[in-house]
Amino acid sequence: MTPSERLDATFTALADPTRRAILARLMTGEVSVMELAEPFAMSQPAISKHLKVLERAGLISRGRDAQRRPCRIEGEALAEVTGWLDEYRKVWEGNYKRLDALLADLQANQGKA
Amino acid sequence: MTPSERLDATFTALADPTRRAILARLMTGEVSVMELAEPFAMSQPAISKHLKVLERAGLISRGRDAQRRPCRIEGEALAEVTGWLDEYRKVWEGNYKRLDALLADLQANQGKA
DNA sequence: ATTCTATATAACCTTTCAGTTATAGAATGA
DNA sequence: TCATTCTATAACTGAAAGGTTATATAGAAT
Repeated sequence: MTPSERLDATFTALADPTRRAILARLMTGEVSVMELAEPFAMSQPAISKHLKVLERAGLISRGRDAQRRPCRIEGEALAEVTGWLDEYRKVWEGNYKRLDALLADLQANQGKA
Repeated sequence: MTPSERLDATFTALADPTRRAILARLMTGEVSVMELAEPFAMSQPAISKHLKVLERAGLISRGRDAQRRPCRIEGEALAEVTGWLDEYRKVWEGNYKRLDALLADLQANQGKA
């Protein structure tokens, strides 16, 4: 996967509320598929599909415990999107500061031009 | 829109390489629709649709300059997703540190158990 | 061996998405 | 007014997303 494809996969994975809820659940530690499916009004295969999307994005990984395939959160993918977002945040915060300075300037000189 | 719906909209908007490229272009300042469309092998209506998705997510806003509708980046939406991501990063970095400590501990006591 | 549990896969359906072309509308300029 | 430029909308298409049920597979337990 190219970096762009990785961002596609990660943002796509995060764009669904069920998948974000799954990640929230996994913050408490490893959870099996059945346990993950339980709180949702959704079939087990649906959850398995969501897990596949999350795994493809590198947001989770799976282990093996007898028949169970416990899921755990994987942070690298989040680090990548966070890095991407930081670029934009820098620019925006930069603009914000420039705007701030402009407004302060206007206020300081009000009526004088 | 609920907070969850806002996250849906923002992550969905960021999940497309064309839209990310548009945002990258907008980092240099305001750009009109035609100017935005130019580098892409894509029709103008396609770009207008992408802009609508970005606008709906609050990632850009539009102005008015004669017939032109210049786009500019809007940072609030990014701030929201960044905040969301930070929660997960905290947990992951926490796990990472715990794992680190565990490994250090194992190494310090190697062969002694 | 058989059966039970946990998970994955297949086949299908419906809705959404990303693109197209053609056209409409809004502001400018001759 | 009429033509030109910039942008938006409508109607369509093909592909992908998100769900379903039914079934297959892997491992455990009886």
